[in-house]
Parts: sequence; structure tokens; C-alpha cells
Amino acid sequence: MSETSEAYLQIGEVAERTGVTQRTLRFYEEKGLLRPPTRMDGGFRLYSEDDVKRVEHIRRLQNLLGLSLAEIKEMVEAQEMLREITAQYRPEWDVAEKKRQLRKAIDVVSQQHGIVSQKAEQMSEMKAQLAERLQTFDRWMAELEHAERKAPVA
Amino acid sequence: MSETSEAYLQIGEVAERTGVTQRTLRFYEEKGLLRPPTRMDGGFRLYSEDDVKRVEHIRRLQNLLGLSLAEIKEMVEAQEMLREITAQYRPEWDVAEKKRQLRKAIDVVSQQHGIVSQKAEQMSEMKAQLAERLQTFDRWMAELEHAERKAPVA
DNA sequence: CATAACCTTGACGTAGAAGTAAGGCGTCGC
DNA sequence: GCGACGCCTTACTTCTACGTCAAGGTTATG
Repeated sequence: MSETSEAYLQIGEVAERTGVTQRTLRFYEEKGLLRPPTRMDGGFRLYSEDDVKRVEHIRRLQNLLGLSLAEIKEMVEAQEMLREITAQYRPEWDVAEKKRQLRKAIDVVSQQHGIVSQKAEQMSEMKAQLAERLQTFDRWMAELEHAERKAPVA
Repeated sequence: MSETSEAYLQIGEVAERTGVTQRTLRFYEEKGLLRPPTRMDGGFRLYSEDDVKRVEHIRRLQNLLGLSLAEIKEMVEAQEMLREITAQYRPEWDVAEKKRQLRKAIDVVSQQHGIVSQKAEQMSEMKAQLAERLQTFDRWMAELEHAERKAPVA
């Protein structure tokens, strides 16, 4: 085995490291969220570190942004396309084609950025409201304690 | 009819104004997220402006924080309890009882605040990543244009 | 080479959050 | 007082995102 060969992971390890179940990993693959991993001769799935990152990314999009898997799929596919443009050099694409692809990628990412920005803004708005409310409560609490000192419990 | 009587709304109007379906409103009621509204003699539900706000609040909690209806119910019930303490003056509760209630409310709200803070932070982290990525793309795009100028399309 | 630990596909089940349809009253404007 | 439209409940269906077996193949280890 050469040193350059990546350390491949079986589904159980990926599950453990990402905190999702094996079922979920197969499910994501089925739904097109994870590209089908390479297999051992016997059919066992072999994941890469990249796949792990992908899973973590998917989870963030789910938990943080509350997106559906369908929405996440679109995003992930866009990222995928990026890798195509960048990772491998594609001499068969001329510059114009590369520009088209890149513009597409920029579109997608800036759309994501927009969503996140909007949500982040709404979040901090909500946070401010909650903080204000907490302040009000603290004032009330102080008032109650004051009242208690002036007129102790019967 | 006195001028102070609130303008009550039927379910259809509430649905339209909040953007949820009538089914969803009944569903929320069934699940205890909306307190059962008053009814006309014939049985039609009559909602208040407050109910509209409540629905909007529920939706924010769903969309922004991705909470389940069960979780939202807890939050909403806490808000409700607050109204109890504050809106109506409750002479039958002594100060100690009020303090207990208030502390409970503070607990809930500060917990919410914690959740929101955390999410907001993760959000802006994500936002920064996206922004960075966009910058990278812009640079690539610039490079491509440069290449194009040096060696125009064949 | 046996055996445990791990993996495979396939099929069916489930919880949450509604959608939809059926059949029947209520309300309002004329 | 009647037609059109809005609303009522009840019940069944759908969709998403997995969970849970079941029956069997694969890999690692002594």
C-alpha cells in the first residue's frame, strides 16, 4: 500500500465520527446527497475524509438553517460542480465554459449567502427581543423583592 | 356594541393574514399551541389580534430556530404564564408565589436566549465562510478574464 | 476454517406536521 | 327564506426523514 493512498473509512466509522446512523448515510446516498462511495470487492462502502466533511456540512445545513434534504441536495450539487471546475483541471473546457460554470457557482453561493444573512439578521433581532424581555423580568423581580422587604410575608 | 370590543376574526381571515392554512390553525389548537378561541353561537371560531401574533410567533420559532411543535408549545406556555402573572393582578398569589413564577419565566426565556445566541453565532460563522468562498470565486473569475484577454478564444 | 463483528439490500414501520376529502351546519346578503 | 359561501368535525392520506428488523454475504482473528 502506498503512503499516498487515502485512509478509507467503512460506514460504521463514518457513522460514529459524524454522529449519524449508518441508515442515514445510506439514505443520503439514495437521495443523492452523498455521491455513491467506492466499494471493497465484497461490496462494503469505503468513504473518504471528504465524505465525512460532506456529511457534517449536510447536518449543519439541516440543523442551523432548517433546510429540507431536497434543498440541501441542490446546494451540495452546486458545491460538487465547483469541485469539478476546480479540483481537476479540465482542458476540454474552454475559458468561456469555465466562466459559465463559475458564474453558476457564484450564483448559488451568493444565494446561500443571502439566505444565511437574512436568517442571521432575524436571529439577532430575536435575540435582542429576548434580552429586552429578560431585562424587564429582572426589573420585576427587583420590584418584588423590594415589596417583600417593605411588607414581609404575613 | 362598545367601542372597546376587539375586532374578532374568523379562521379564514387569520389563515390569510398569517399565511398558514385553516387546517394548521385547528391543528395548532388541537396540539395546545393556540388556546381554544372563543366561538360564535353557531360554533365558528373567533380569533383576536393576539392570536394572530401568536401564530406569527410560532412560525418564527419553527422557521428560524427549527423547533418542533412540542418545544414551541413549552415556550408558548411559558409566555402564557407570564401574562397570567402580569396582565391580571392576582391578589390570591402572595409575593413568594409570584417570585416563583417569575423565576420560572426567567429560566425559560434565558434558555431561549441561549439557544438563539448559539445559533446566531454559528450562523455568522457560516456567513463568513460563504463570503470568503465568494471572494475566492471572484478572484478566479478575474483570473479567467485575464487569461481570456491574453489568449482570446480560438 | 470457524466464528464474531461488520456489512449488504429490502421491506416495512413510525413520528411529526400537516393535506385533503366527506358530509353537514352557519351566516350573510338579498 | 334561500342560495352561495364559509366553517364545523371526523377520518383518511401524504410527505419527510429516517428507525427497525430480517436474511444473508464479507472480513478479520485465533
